[in-house]
Amino acid sequence: MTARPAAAAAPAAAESPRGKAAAEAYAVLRAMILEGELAPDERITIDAVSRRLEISQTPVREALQRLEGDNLVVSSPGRGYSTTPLLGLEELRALFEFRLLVEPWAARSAAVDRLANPGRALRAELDALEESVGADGDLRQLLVAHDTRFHGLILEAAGNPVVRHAFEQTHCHLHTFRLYPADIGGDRTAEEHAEIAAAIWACDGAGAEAAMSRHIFNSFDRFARAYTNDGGLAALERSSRPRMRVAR
Amino acid sequence: MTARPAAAAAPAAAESPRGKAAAEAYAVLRAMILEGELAPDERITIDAVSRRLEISQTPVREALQRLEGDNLVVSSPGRGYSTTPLLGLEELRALFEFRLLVEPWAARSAAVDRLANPGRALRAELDALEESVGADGDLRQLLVAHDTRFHGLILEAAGNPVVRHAFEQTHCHLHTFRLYPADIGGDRTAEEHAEIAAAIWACDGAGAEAAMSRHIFNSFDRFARAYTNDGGLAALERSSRPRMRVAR
DNA sequence: GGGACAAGAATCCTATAGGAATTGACAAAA
DNA sequence: TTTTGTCAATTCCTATAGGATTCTTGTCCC
Repeated sequence: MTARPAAAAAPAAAESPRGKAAAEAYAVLRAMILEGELAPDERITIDAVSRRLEISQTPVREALQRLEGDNLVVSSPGRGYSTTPLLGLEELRALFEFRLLVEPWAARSAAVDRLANPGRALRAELDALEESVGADGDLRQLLVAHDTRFHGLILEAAGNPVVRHAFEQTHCHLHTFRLYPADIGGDRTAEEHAEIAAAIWACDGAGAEAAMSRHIFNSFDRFARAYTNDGGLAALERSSRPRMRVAR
Repeated sequence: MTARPAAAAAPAAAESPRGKAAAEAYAVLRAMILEGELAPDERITIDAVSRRLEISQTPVREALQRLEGDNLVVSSPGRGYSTTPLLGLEELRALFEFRLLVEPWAARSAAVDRLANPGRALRAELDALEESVGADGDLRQLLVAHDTRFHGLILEAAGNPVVRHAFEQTHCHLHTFRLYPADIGGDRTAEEHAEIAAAIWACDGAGAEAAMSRHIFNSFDRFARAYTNDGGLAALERSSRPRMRVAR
């Protein structure tokens, strides 16, 4: 398993410019968590990462602290770092309730503002998704990347950096993706995204708000149904066997 | 200036237990920013802090990275750390728009939930404020502390940790306090708080939501009025002369 | 056979040193 | 008078070492 090329980042061999080691460790660890190479609730040893990246322990510590600020790892003082555990049903409820507070408002704001209207970018994003589906690559990862970009475009167009930052801090797509690696209702998701994009493109504020609300309701319904049926057990089973150690 | 006792934290002389230096540096720096000893947009040199606290530079770096995650300092790579600059009118608008999204919902949720109803705690908080007003101490700081606790109680009672965390990350009270150190409408604030507390205590969800919305509207109106009249100039003038260096 | 204690190993956290880059000033030329 | 080039000082970032704490493993006793 250690010999796997791990297409995450560069091998980091003959480059040690000033002020870059910490950023590299941050990028690599973040990518590893996003790609699922680091299972939820898995220990992260500092010197293992430092040996793997061939850098010292100090930049690794800095990267882990930044990741802790992003709620991607947790640190028990004196016991080291671990990736954040999986979300339970209650936390999933809380996450979607927050999205229900923020995103319908963002959709309405984006639709009302005619200069910053993201309708064209949303349409391009949907076309790109339809084109890339059926090609090579992991379908789940494709869907999550599309979902992140789609909702990120709407939040960006809403024009409120505070709301956007708060939304990004939750990493809702990442958490739901870690919970349910299976494709859940990808077709329905695309349809609902198309409805939202159409309402925004038509500058229909009320329609965009309603479409986004419906989308979040339905999305939570899909996730919760999968969780209570078999998702919870499957996630538990997966978390019991770590998929890949970080090094050695 | 260096001889001022600085009642922020312990002198940190004869204590160096494992795993505490970083936490101490974090607490001291955070308190200094909250108390205004560090002006907005002021440079923070690492070794100055390390000499002042008589610890090494490594825990100071860790504390600064945590503060960066809290949006209290910003770091230019290769150029060091600074406290976050003052908010402009546009950012103040964004901040209050976010509060308008979150807090009325929180007030309604807190009022509807009869078990977690914070009415008694809110009443106690208001009584404590009325009692401490007129006593010694800084009035501004007293008001900000009360405001933070009051809104924090409501967010806590809403029972959504995601929303609560997102709200706390904005540090809205801290930023507005840094913008306007003068007491602005303290009496009106207390009155509006009393209305919110009464509605929540009566389990009146719609009333609590409306009262909170009015409160945020009025609060933004007060701040914006002060900003456009003289606050902006006063804040600019203050930021041009640093109030106190961190050491030496 | 099961449980408890102890020793060893592993790991984390802090301290210190050194290299590299940026900032500011001063002088010279256009 | 303005601009530019060089130099020095300060400061940041990384690397390495050591002390303190926790986890694991082996052995002994009940």
